[in-house]
Amino acid sequence: MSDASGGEGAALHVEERVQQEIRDVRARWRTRQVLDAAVRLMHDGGFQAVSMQALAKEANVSVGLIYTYFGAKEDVVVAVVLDLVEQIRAAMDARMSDAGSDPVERMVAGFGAYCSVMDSQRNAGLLTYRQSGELGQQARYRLKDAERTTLVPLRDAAGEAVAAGLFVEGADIDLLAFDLMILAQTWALKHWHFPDDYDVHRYVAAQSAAALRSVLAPVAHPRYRHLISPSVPSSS
Amino acid sequence: MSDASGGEGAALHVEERVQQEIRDVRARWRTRQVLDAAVRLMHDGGFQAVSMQALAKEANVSVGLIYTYFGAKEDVVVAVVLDLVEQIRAAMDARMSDAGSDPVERMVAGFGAYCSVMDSQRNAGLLTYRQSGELGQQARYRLKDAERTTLVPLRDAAGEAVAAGLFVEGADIDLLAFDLMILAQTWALKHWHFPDDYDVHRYVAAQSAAALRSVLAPVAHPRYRHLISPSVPSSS
Amino acid sequence: MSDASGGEGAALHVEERVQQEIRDVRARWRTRQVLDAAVRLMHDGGFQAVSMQALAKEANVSVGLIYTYFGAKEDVVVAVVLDLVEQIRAAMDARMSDAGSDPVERMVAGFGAYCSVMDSQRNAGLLTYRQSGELGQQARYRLKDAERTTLVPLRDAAGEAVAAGLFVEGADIDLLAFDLMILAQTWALKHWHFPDDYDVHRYVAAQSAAALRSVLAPVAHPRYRHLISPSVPSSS
Amino acid sequence: MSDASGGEGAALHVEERVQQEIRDVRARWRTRQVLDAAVRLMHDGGFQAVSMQALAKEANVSVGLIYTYFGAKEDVVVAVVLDLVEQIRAAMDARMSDAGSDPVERMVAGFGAYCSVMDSQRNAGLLTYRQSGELGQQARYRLKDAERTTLVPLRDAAGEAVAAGLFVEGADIDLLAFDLMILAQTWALKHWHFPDDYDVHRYVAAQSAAALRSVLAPVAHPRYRHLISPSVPSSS
DNA sequence: CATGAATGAGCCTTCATTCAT
DNA sequence: TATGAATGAAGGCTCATTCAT
Repeated sequence: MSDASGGEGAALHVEERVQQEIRDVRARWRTRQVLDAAVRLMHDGGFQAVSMQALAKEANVSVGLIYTYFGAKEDVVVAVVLDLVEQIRAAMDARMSDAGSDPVERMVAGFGAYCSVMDSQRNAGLLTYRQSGELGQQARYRLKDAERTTLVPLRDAAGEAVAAGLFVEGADIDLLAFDLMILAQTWALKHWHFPDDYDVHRYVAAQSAAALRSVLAPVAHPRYRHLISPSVPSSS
Repeated sequence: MSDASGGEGAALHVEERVQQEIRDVRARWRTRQVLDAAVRLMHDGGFQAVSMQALAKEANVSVGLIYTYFGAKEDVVVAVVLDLVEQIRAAMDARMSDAGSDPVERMVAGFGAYCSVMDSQRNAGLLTYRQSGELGQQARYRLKDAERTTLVPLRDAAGEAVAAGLFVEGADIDLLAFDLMILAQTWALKHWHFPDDYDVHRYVAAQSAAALRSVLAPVAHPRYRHLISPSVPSSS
Repeated sequence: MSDASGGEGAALHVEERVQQEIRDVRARWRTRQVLDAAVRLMHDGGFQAVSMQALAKEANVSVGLIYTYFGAKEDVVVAVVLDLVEQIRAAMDARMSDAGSDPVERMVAGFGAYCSVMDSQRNAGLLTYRQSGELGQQARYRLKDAERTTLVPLRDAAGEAVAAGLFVEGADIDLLAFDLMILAQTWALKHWHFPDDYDVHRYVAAQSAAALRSVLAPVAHPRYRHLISPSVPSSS
Repeated sequence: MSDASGGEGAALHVEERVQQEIRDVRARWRTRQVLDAAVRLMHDGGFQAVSMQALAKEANVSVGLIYTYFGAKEDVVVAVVLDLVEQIRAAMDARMSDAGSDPVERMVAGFGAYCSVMDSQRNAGLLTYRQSGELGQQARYRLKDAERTTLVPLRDAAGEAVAAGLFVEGADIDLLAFDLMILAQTWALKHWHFPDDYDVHRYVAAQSAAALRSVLAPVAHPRYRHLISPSVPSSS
């Protein structure tokens, strides 16, 4: 475009790309700073209990900067939830791959991963439930769509199990996947219902066993005894 | 002001009692006015989206009056939730009595009742989830206690079922009752996950069947075929 | 409406009316408080230079109260201008009546009244010019309409003068009325163009004379010599 | 970087001058860029409605650069107005020269030029009125001085007309020039008072005629019939 | 010269709560 | 009891200005 020598043009081009990259990195860093601060502050009280001023302070940035990276408070909420969903998706992917090819094992691994993330990100988990009402229609739709994507891996595994004849005929795999998702999210919301020594692992084991007993074909029972029999102790 | 005459002492006494009764009735009436208005307004946006001014207007009372009957906004939230819990308790009582003496039937009836109330009181139902974070510790404990009471009828019925040998050995009835409660509440929160033609009755049938298949002893299966077989249609 | 004795009903009715009247009086008092404070503060700097906090302080009321009587900041601006227009209208009415039936005298009296109000309400006068751009379309239309009403008395008097054959044939009375309005408003905005000893009366005399010389029919000149001849001193 | 060679001293000197010139040109170009953008953005809403960020974007420069060429936002406003005044002065100069030596013709030409510029630069014209209040004392004085300079050509022409015996004795030429200036500015501010088909040319003709009728000596009437008689149509 | 990320004071507005009537 | 005018702290958001690169 300029009549400068090729070398210079290329140099400029490179510099521009570098600048762009720097901007990108910084943007990601800032975004994470804010998101992490948000999760930390949401510990007690929903998001509307967190003022942008407080968020800025916790994130060690100025109020104005948050508005540079997120357009409005609502967008921060949405970003937090989408971030959580992404973590869930990643954790499920990883653990389900590790679980090998057995669809039932994979499904249980996915559920376990879901619960683990919810356990470590309780604050963020609450958001999905608490804030949805305060958001605009659009934001609500985005969150719903995101939630739906966390359903897919579980349903897929369940579908494979059905195809492999491991589930009883007529098992409602959509409902199964839905219930598993709900129960995973529930851990973050309602763990106080359980005794203090009840941890997420016992929860996963107990819920997995209950769910499998509901859908596992009789012939498959022996094969998954380790998943359904480990006597889940009464909680109280 | 009154034309009371003679037997002044007695008359006054009577009048006092009458006055007292009037006060009580009025208080209940006012309380209900406010509570109903609150539920109506909470329809879109959590409770913090409803100002006391708006609440007063919707309830056709003055702002000050709300503060006479409820000490603070928080107390209104608590009252709304407690009111919902009371409705749930009443509905479960009624439907479980109607269901006769069979513990399994009673449990399913209780679950159905829970879901029905949540279906008709979606707004209030959301409150339990949405607002809990914004309340003080004390209020939170009161709500948790209240929620726990809705668990009792389900667990009792489940306990009877175990005693009657209707459930598989080692069935975790605490977890069962917990899950039923969660799934009932879930209907209010997440019904948008289901197709439009999916109503609360299908939901109750499908979830009941899934739950029973998980815990019902093999010998009891034939007896409750109507509850577990009604082909639960795939949702979507 | 109630079955109480007529006396009581009437008493209540009266009390209600009294309450209503008290409210009205208070509202007017508050409104004036705020309006006056607004005019005072607008002295230097347009309206957007006045914060609602500062306005509240100057008016000795709370910020919230302003929002009770005016819905938004914009409404305060509009009210200030409408108030000014009302004062202009009233002053013109009064002075034009006093001026008798001669249309030319009436027109000049109206112009003088307009200038007098603008002189005593310079701050408010500036508003019309300064703020219009910051307002919403609707508000802008309301202000324009209001301004147009101040034109009417001048044009009417001019019309009568034409009918009485006092003006030259083909005099553009619309333009005349417009120019008089503009020049009246101009006094508030641009009086700094004139020497310090130039006051509003000299301004009125000079502008009236100039305007009349432009439109007065030759035959009418002698009759209005006192209005057109008083040697308008050069404003160095 | 440069391939300059030999005569190093001289070359550098030349280069320096060239550099300086480049800097100047760039500075003027940048300044104009910003000023034009400012006028464009001020179209709706005063200047305070335009943020420096928006201005930078519209001008295709960075925010910082604006602060390099103008010290503060206020200075941009001042520059815009001074720029407008300069345009007015230039247009008046040009058109008054074209008008020949007749002082009356020159005055009317000057007024027409003033109006034309105000017509094409309505946005900037509003600034003079709208923003003055928001500026510091100093800036205000600078603007007032600038405005006064636009008065001079009109007053000079009027003075010549008096000297030539074209105006009635005792005509207040200061007031005449003042009124012409005001009425020219008024076109930008209040043209909405006129019918849609009323354009700036009709406005100039009508106002010129009215003004001349006020000051023209009877003997001069025939000579300027084309300026005062062209029946000014009633506007409405 | 030029950039634009970053700052933070300050703005308009809302709303829980009080209190004189 | 009941009212609703009044308060004022606090919240979300903007934008003039600075400064490291």
